[in-house]
Amino acid sequence: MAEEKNKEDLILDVAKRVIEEKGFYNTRMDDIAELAGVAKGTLYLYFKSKDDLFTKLMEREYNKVVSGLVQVASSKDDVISKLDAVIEGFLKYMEENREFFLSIMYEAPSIKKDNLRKKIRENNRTIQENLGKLVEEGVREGVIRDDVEVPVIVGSIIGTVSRVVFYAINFDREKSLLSFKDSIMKVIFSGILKEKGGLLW
Amino acid sequence: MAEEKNKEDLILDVAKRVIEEKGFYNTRMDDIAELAGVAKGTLYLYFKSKDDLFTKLMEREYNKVVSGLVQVASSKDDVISKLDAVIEGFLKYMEENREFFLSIMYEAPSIKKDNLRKKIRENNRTIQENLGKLVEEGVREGVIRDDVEVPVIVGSIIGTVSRVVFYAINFDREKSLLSFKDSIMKVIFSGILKEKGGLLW
Amino acid sequence: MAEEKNKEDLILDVAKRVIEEKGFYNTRMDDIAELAGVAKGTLYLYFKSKDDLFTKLMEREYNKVVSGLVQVASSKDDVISKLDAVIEGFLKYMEENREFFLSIMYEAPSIKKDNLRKKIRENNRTIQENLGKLVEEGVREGVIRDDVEVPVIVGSIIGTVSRVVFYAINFDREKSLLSFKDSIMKVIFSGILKEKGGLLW
Amino acid sequence: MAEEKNKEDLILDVAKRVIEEKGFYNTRMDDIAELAGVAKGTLYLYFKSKDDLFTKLMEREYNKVVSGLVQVASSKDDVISKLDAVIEGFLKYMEENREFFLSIMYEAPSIKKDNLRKKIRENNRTIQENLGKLVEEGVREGVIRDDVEVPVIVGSIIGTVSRVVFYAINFDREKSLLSFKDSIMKVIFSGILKEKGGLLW
DNA sequence: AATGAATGAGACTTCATTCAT
DNA sequence: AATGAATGAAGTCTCATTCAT
Repeated sequence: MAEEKNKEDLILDVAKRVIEEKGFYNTRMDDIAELAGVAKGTLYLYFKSKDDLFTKLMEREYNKVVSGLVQVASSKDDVISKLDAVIEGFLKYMEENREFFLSIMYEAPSIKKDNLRKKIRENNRTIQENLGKLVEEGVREGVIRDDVEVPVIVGSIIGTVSRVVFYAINFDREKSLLSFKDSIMKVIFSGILKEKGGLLW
Repeated sequence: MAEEKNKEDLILDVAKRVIEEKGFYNTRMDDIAELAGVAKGTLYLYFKSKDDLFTKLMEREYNKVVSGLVQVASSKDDVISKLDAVIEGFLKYMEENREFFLSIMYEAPSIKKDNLRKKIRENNRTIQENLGKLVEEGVREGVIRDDVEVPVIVGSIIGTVSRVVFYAINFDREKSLLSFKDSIMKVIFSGILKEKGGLLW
Repeated sequence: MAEEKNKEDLILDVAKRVIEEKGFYNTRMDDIAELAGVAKGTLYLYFKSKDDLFTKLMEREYNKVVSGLVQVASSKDDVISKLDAVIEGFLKYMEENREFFLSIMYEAPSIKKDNLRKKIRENNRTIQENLGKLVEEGVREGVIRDDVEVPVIVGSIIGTVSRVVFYAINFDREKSLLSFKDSIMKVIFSGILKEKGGLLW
Repeated sequence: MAEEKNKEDLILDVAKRVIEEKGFYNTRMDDIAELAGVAKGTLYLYFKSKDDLFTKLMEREYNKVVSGLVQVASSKDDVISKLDAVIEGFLKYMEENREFFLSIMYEAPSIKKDNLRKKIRENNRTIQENLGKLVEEGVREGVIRDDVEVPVIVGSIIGTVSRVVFYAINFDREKSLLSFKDSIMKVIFSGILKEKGGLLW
């Protein structure tokens, strides 16, 4: 099975693992080649450069998250359920990708090479906008508060989740991220919903 | 006046500016020297190594934020006012330090060198803990909700603010961060306070 | 043939030649790379650092001398013949390695890096001890004088040879070292043997 | 008293001490200035360059030894007594100057800078020649053997003493050098004298 | 005479990329 | 397609020397 996987994906998988361990800037092409069990030169058969490899990795991972979130969201009918599903999906992805996600989310934006940088910014924007649209829908439907800017609501969602993940990674590695899910939901929804009387949150 | 400033501080100021522009990993000693208008060797009169320079910079900046926040918090009587002051102080510091703060907060943790890494983690923990204590106080006083873990509440505060800052830096550079203050407050406090009926938020 | 030689040995050979010419402290990695006809980076494929390269060179050269001397000594039966063979072997090695040997013997001990320093001292001790054992054997057999400390006898052997080599290198480069062999033998043996009446020396 | 000493000599004294500790190549102008209690710039008031300082130091130390040896030699009548006095004087100087002497004797010749190198070689030659003259005198008088070249005899004297000193410094620091004096004498004189029947040695 | 902050050439080392096999 | 030895630009750091005070 694993053998079936094409080599490009294998290399990206390995790169991801190395980045998780060493961070973006400390990941060497050597490290990737060694862990992938291929020669350094081989990397260049599949990727034009380190930058290209990293860019493709970004793209793949973002797509994985985003398409996953889009899917779980579209399987629900109302905005609240969609948001709930998105946050849960986000945490699940995080659970499996911990350090890596923080790397691409925060370390990566400061990367020098323009291509990579642009791609990452683009991806970040995609997430921001997708979530933004969902929020706007909620505002139109009257379930999400309309007295604050949409980016602040999106910020509350992404920020709270990210920071709790950051906390868990750095200061409480034992705990499962999902164990925080309910609390995170409570806090986020209390913060962004319009009607708060006698509801779930 | 500016001339009076000691050279160590001048170099740190310059380093901060360069980091803001290029990110941690792309900042060269050469860059700092050039912008500071001194020779490369001069940097090594004031700092033992690049690592040392960066570590000292972290320390200075964290101290600046933390001591500022501690001060504004202690000037208030109740927890709500303290939190309000802390968030406002945080945004104000951000307003002036935009990229840099995100760099030290998120890019920096993935740094290789142990000294620097340890220092940053330590500082992050200090912030987490200080805010945690404030939150616990609020819980004891009955103003902050007690049905979720403290780190989630802290995460909501730091995360929301950070992500809105991140948004503003990356996608809406024109807007003042402080213009988001009221909205951020509304969302955060709605999310974390116990009594939500008929209050400020 | 020369082409067959592995690159590590090639680099060490070159390093040795450069050291002979410039001395330990003035030998740059650049010099070695250039003379070896490889890029600077290549040196680091074979040696972890300059220190490592130098240490390995020491080791190789010492082993060459010591194993050579051990071999010629063991091919003889009596102590006198062994010493004779050792001194001749020593001079022959010197003949081919002139400056280099003095470098590793005397300049090297003052080297800063601990690894290298330790290795050199160790090697020096090995020579001292091996020769010491031979001398002790001679003392037991009654051919070497027993009224002076062994280190003084060893010192006479190594010292006389070394200093004549030093003299030849510095003040009389035309002359073959081996042309001094008989004289050196006469002086050393007259100095250290027990019975001096009517003998060879 | 110490105050009376001119600063040039003070600096040279300090330089000598630092060289003993760190070796030639690891002695920094900084080290000398600090230990001498003067500013770095001050060194350059008294010496044109590091090279100049080292050269002057060589000169002073060589003169000290040589003039000392010349003096003790001239106070004796016969060649044997002169040699005896010279060797004893040599060991006494060594006793007080251990590492330093080996530094200037063996590490120093490989120094790059031409001025310094030339000076050291010159000094070495002076010693070689002075001792050579004494030996020639002994040969003419019939007390020193005439069947070997003079440099070999000189080599035996300088070499044996130097190597025993080297041994003592590196492998037996506890012992006084002078305690080896008699043994050294015995071995050297047995090696170089013409008549060995029933003499002192 | 004395200072010591500042300089900058030059050394070591890393690592993305190439290319002959 | 695959290899991995080789490359060399670019980075960090050292230290003899200078010069304004």
